[in-house]
Amino acid sequence: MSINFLQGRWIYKVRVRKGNALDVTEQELMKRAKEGQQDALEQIFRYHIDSAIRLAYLITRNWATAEDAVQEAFLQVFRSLASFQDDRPFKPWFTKIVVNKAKRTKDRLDRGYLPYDMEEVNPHRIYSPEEHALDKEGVDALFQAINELDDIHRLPLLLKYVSGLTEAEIAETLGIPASRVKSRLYVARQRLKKRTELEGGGRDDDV
DNA sequence: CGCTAATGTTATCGTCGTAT
DNA sequence: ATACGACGATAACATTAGCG
Repeated sequence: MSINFLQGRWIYKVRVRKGNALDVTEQELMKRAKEGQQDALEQIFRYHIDSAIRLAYLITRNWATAEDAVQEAFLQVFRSLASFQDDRPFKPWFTKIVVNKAKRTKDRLDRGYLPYDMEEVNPHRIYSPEEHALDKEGVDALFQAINELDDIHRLPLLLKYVSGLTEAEIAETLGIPASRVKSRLYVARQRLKKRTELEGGGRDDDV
């Protein structure tokens, strides 16, 4: 079976055509993908790629390796198509794969197997609609504060506000009870609020 | 407008680390 | 050994948003 649209730097070709709304459900597209319709899978990828890269970046803190992690995640999706249950939502399943790939990549970064450039220029700096509501300085300060959270509290926050997962989907993605997700989100928000208040002189940033 | 699901907040309890 | 505080998990309740 050919996977030519996944080869080379396809990821960039997909990105420039981003933003297409899906006109059929993801379950339907996954069903078609399982039947061998590559354009169905590509349509799903195109729909999710930006949020996937942003999520991977916020885990790895490195754009180049975020891209690698997402590309690996897409390959993993392709390899695992057969194991995907048709009645399950695609996004939590896919997000779980992205998180795992990004974590693995981050481990390699932390161990020094990969170069770590915190000052790199972001080649994918596309603010989400929410980000447009804030000035760049505010967004950077917010991401800085998020980055300083521990993984336990940061991940649920990223999955909710970057990937747009519901609490139930986050629970499924992370394999923890929904009540724990709720608690971690609350604690994370409290810490962010505290930090942004400290840094912003009491400015009331909504999270 | 009322119902329901999703989300946010709070109180309480358990666990773990640390100081004495 | 134990008292204490910090922190996280859980459950219950409150609030909000979406929908018919």
